[in-house]
Amino acid sequence: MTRRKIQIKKIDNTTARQVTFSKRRRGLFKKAQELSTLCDAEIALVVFSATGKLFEYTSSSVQQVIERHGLLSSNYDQLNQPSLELQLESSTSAALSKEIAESTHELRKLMGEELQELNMKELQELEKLLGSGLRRVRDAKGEFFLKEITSLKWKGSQMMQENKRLKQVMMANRQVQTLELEQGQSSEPIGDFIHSYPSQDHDSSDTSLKLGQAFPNGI
Amino acid sequence: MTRRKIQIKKIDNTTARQVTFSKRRRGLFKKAQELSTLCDAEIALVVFSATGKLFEYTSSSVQQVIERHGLLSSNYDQLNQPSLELQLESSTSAALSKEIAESTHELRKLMGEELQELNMKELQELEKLLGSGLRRVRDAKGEFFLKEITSLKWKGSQMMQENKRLKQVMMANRQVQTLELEQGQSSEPIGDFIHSYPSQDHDSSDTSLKLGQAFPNGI
DNA sequence: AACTATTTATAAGA
DNA sequence: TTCTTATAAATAGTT
Repeated sequence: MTRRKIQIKKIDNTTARQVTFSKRRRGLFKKAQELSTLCDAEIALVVFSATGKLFEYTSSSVQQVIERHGLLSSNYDQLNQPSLELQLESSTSAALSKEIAESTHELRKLMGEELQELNMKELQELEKLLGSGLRRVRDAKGEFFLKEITSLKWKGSQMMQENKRLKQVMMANRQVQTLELEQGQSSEPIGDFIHSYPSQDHDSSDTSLKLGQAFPNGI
Repeated sequence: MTRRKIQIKKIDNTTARQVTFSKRRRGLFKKAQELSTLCDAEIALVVFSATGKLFEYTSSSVQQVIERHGLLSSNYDQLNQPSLELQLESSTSAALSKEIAESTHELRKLMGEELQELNMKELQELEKLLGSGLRRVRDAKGEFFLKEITSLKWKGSQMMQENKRLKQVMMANRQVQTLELEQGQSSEPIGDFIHSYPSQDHDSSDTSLKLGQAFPNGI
């Protein structure tokens, strides 16, 4: 807004749009960093250009998190570069350009959803920490995993019970066998096979925990 | 800046800092929205004040995601309000204020980490979609859940095998029993009990899948 | 919350 | 891209 005032609507001319994007992006990031410094605010700013290039700013404490993860930060710079494909975009065929544009669009959509999920989770976390009762918003991905885990645990306890029943039947069989063959001792203890498989108690989740401790790192 | 140029460092005076925060925050959000509109860029901007209040801007396509989730968006406005605790902060005791401040600080740290996780995931997603080979960065949370699921599946298959062994021993017992009592027929079919539990095949994961289909919604 | 003197940001042009 | 510059916009200090 200087040699003339402009309307805030999409700039038609591609070149002019890219120039404006560069200038204004720099201005925006500068303002973000100033606000963060002046007012001790936590800021995260993510910008995708129309060509799918990523730019981001996060205030200091967030950057410290990056630095703490040495391994991550080493990949960070590389990742922050545009992909080779994007760097070469101007020299590719129209078909490939179109393909890349579609990928980019798909990606931006995906990220929008991810960002939204994150925001919801953050709000949920905020409410939890500050003691408010609003917890209805769910993290869809977390819910999916939890469902899977719950389902697997349920299946596990079912099998545990089946094992228990099988062993009871086996014990009964042995007793019947013993009775039929030797005519006596209904209270006789069990045998080698049973000793190699500890008996189950009523709390299947507790048993599941023990199994978990036996394999703390999964696979 | 205007009546005078200022240094970009934290403003000491609390009141002045809050006023500046308000003014500059508005300016920053306006600039973000202008950049998004003018240059067709995707923008996500999240700002936390020093008191833990949340402000955010996300460009149009992201907002569409919000609106698509009708249930989420209805809670959204409520969640976007500061917590009752924060609204009342000025009238609370010094001790409670301190407690809230600590919660807020903890939260902001947490969110910094979450934001970083998200950024890493986004970058990973970007690289995946555009075909680059950089996939070393992992989503810690997703990995945790996957580990849990893998571990549970492993435990499940272990129990499945135990069941199988138990049944084999039972069948053997029955055959021994039958032989001892009646002296014959080793190929006799099994019985009521076995029929109520389908026999296991070698592919325990396949069996696990069947169980999953029996309880598609978990609990 | 409003005002306004200045500083900053930036659109158009080179 | 980068620089220049005329002008619009943002905002620090004040009321």
